[in-house]
Parts: sequence; structure tokens; C-alpha cells
Amino acid sequence: MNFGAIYSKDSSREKCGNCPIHHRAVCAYCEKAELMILEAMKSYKTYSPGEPIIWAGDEMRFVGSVVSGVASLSQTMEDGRKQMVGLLLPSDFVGRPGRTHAAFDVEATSEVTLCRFERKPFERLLNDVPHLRQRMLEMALDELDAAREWMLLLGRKTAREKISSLIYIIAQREADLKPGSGSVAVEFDLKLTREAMADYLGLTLETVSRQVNALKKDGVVALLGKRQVRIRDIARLLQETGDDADGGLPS
Amino acid sequence: MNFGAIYSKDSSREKCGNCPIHHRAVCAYCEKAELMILEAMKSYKTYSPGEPIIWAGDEMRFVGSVVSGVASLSQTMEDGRKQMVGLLLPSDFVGRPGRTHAAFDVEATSEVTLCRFERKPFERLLNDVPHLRQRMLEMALDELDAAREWMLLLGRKTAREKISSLIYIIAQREADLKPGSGSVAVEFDLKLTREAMADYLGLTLETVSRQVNALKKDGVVALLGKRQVRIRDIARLLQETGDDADGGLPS
DNA sequence: ATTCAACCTTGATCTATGTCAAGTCTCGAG
DNA sequence: CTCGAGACTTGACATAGATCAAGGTTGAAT
Repeated sequence: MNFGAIYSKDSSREKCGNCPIHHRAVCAYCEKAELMILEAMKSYKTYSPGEPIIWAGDEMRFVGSVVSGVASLSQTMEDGRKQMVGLLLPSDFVGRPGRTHAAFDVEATSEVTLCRFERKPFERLLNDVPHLRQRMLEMALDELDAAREWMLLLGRKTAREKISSLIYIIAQREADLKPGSGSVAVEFDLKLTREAMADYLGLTLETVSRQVNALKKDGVVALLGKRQVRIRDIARLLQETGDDADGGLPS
Repeated sequence: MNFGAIYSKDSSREKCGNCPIHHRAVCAYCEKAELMILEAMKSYKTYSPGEPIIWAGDEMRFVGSVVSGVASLSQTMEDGRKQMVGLLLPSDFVGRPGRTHAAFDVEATSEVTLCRFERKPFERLLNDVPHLRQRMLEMALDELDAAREWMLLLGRKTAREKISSLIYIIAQREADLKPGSGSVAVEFDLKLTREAMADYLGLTLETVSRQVNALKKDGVVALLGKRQVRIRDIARLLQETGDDADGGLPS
């Protein structure tokens, strides 16, 4: 599962065609010729868990895609209160074209490999390559929808609903990264500490711990190791999220 | 202040050049020729307070810009808990190109006038007119940043900080709609009921009422009528929001 | 002028979650 | 193997904000 290793040492590192996130990342709509331009510009970099990728306010020299691992986008108040405002999973885009300085902190939560492009050349490319621009807009709009769903969670859900939602969402993203095997993964690694979960959900780590264990006691999930989760009753879990059973948005 | 009246009756209704939101809306970068195409496609519609503009799940026949008034984007859970996920002020865009059905409810909060375009033709135009596409991406990214700042508010701020932030943000938007007069309006109408504020801030209306009156008692704001606010001490208000005094993000 | 409905305020009480404070578990370094 | 640091759990208690319950205002319709 460690693509970082593959991409930093293997000779196949330059081949976008083999890239595990090719079908979902910014480059998803690019054709061969366009990919070759990107291949020439890109460079991989791997960050270890806890390592900062960029701080809010820093000049943003590069943008890029998460190839593997989990990074977090977050904001911290002067007195230390912290809120994650985005979970960056493989294929997610890091950085905002058209902005010279970062608005949020980005940190590696697990080991993270990024496929990076220098910002300026990438912005030029964005102007010239409609496929890139089109995908970028689509991704921005998707993230906006996701952020808005997260606002419902933060503003109105109970602690138990928040935890259930997080587990459910990670299971979904896990599943559509590895094709086959249904739309929701059954067993997977959360890749987040209790504290990171708390920061994402607007809770304290103690509350996260209590609620995770409550879900376990109630037979909704099983814990195999602290962060390895198995979903025991998916319908039940979905119900615990408080979301519409029928999924809501036909698109 | 009622642009709705101007735009629905006056003969100047077709002139984008006179439009009060022209410099901030999707059409901001369009040139004369491009504006003429938009002029030919557009139609105004005014909604009264409380009137639904579109429901989540409905087919989205049109998209458009808020010309005047305030609309809300919101989500409601099965048991009635409601969260506003966006406040649509003049120049904000309604609808998501590339999606056939609405993901959120949109309602007129005050009287609202919309400059509407049929979705399909607008999407075609988006493909052909780089200025439109460029502004669209920029607006999506700005809204994403705004949504993320709102996540900090929802997840981590106290009730008093939430109210202060809301007042401050509305004052800012009010100010940059009417040029001159500084970056923050001093006296303005909130255009939101206590309940709407509560839905936006993830609070109950009782808590909103108490905190607004607390800010008044502490001399931070004055109330002239229920929704008319005068900011008495802007530095103090900013401090009460809990945000970095220095504004944070240099761009 | 009166009435009514929507909106807002205020008080009393309850509760989910935060805070503070010990522990316990786990795993990698030595 | 054993030590220690970081991650996690658990308990006791505190509190911000929710909930429940009256009223009070206001302004438009009769």
C-alpha cells in the first residue's frame, strides 16, 4: 500500500499512466499529450507523519495531489483551539491556484506522498489546458459540497452522529479507491489519532474515545487495534450518522 | 435599496452595465460582447421573504446571481434540525453548473431578486467563454475558503464569538457592496431573523437572542429596531470574534 | 382602534460535552 | 527484556448552551 516507496525509487515514477490516483485527480481528464507535459513538471515528495507540508500565511511555491496517505487542512485560533477543515485523501488537490499564500495549515497525518507542481507553471498550464481547468472547477465544486455537508455535521450533529459519519465517510472513500468490493469498505485503517478525529469533528479527544467505544459496545463496529475498524452492521452505522437513509442527492 | 423593483419594471432592466453587482458576480470579467449574450439570456425574478427558490433534490432548471436581498442555502435533517450552509448575498451565485439536481435548499430570507439563466445554455456558455469560466472557478474557490472558515466557527467558537463573527462578516459584505465608507459598514440591517441566525451559527434562537443582547449591554453594538445594528466599537467587535486581530491571510 | 401572528426576550432547569486527573496499553529504542 | 513516550481510556465534576415555558412587542389586516 505504500505508493510513496514505489514512486520515489522505482523507475516507473514518471509514468502517469500507472498512477493509482490518475482517474480521480486534477489530471483525470488529461490526454496523453497533456499528461506528458505534467510528467515533465512533476516531482514526488514524501512527508512523515506529523510533518508540516505548508503553514497558513506561507508563500505557496507548489500545488499538487495527494498520491498516498492522509493529510489534514486545518486552522488554529490564537488560544490553541484547532479545527480541521478538510481531510486530504489520495487524489485530493493541495493548494489554491490564483493565490500566492496559503490560507490554511496542511500537515501530513500519516506518511504522505505528494505529486507536486510548481505553482506558477501549473497556473499557466491551467489557462492553456481546458481539461485541467474543467476538472479543477469540478473538484472545487465537489469540495464545496463536501464542506457544506461537514457544516451540518459540525453545527447540528451529536457526538455519536459525528463519529458515525466520520467512520462511514472514510469507509466510502476507502472503497472507491480500491475498486470492486462494494461502495463501502468493511475493514480499514482510520489513519487518524483520536486527537485528529476530535479536531475534525469539533469535539475533544476524550469524547471521541468514549463514543468510539460506545459504538463498539453497541456492536456497530469492532476494533482490531486502535485504529483498525471493522464495520459490523453497515445499515445501523448509516442510521447512526443521522443522515437520510436514502442518500439524499440524486445527481 | 430595492433593486428588485428597478429591475422588474424599469426599461433599464436589460443593461448589465448598470447592474449593481456587475463588478463582483460571475459576469465580472465579461467584456461588452459577452455581456450582450448574457443580457439576451437572462431574466429577473423576485421572491418574497420565506419563499423557496429551490429544494434539495429538485431538478435545477436555472442558475443565476443574487441581485438584491438575502437568500439562504441550507440542509435539514429528518428530525427537523436545520443548518444553513451558505448565506447568499448580492453577487453570489446560485446553483451548480454540471449538476442536474440541487444538493441544498435555497430560500429567500428577505425579498430577493435573482438574475437567472437557464442552466443548459449557461453551461454551454461556460465552455465557450473563458472569462466566465475563470470567474466561476475563482468564486468557487472563494466560497470554499469561506465555507472552511465557517467550519472553524461551527466547530470551535463560543456562542458569543459566533454572533460577533456573523455581525462582523455581514458588516464587511455590506461595506464592499457600497463603495467608499471604509471596509466595514457601521450601521446596517441584518436581514435575518433570530432563527435564521441560529440556523446559520449552529445555535438555538434563544441563545442568539441572549448573546445579541449581551453584546448590546456590553456596548459593542447598539440595536435600532430588532435587526438594525450599529457597531459602536469595531476593534472590540473584531476581538470578540476570536479571530486573529491581523486578519490572517495575506493574499 | 383592535386583533392576531410572527418575532423576540427572559427565566428556570437540564444535559451533552468539556475539563481535569489518573491510569493503562503498545511498541520501538536501547 | 524493560523503559519510556505517545496514544488511548476511564472517572468525577463543571458548564455552555439546549430545552421548556411564559410573556412582551410590533406591525399589518380587519
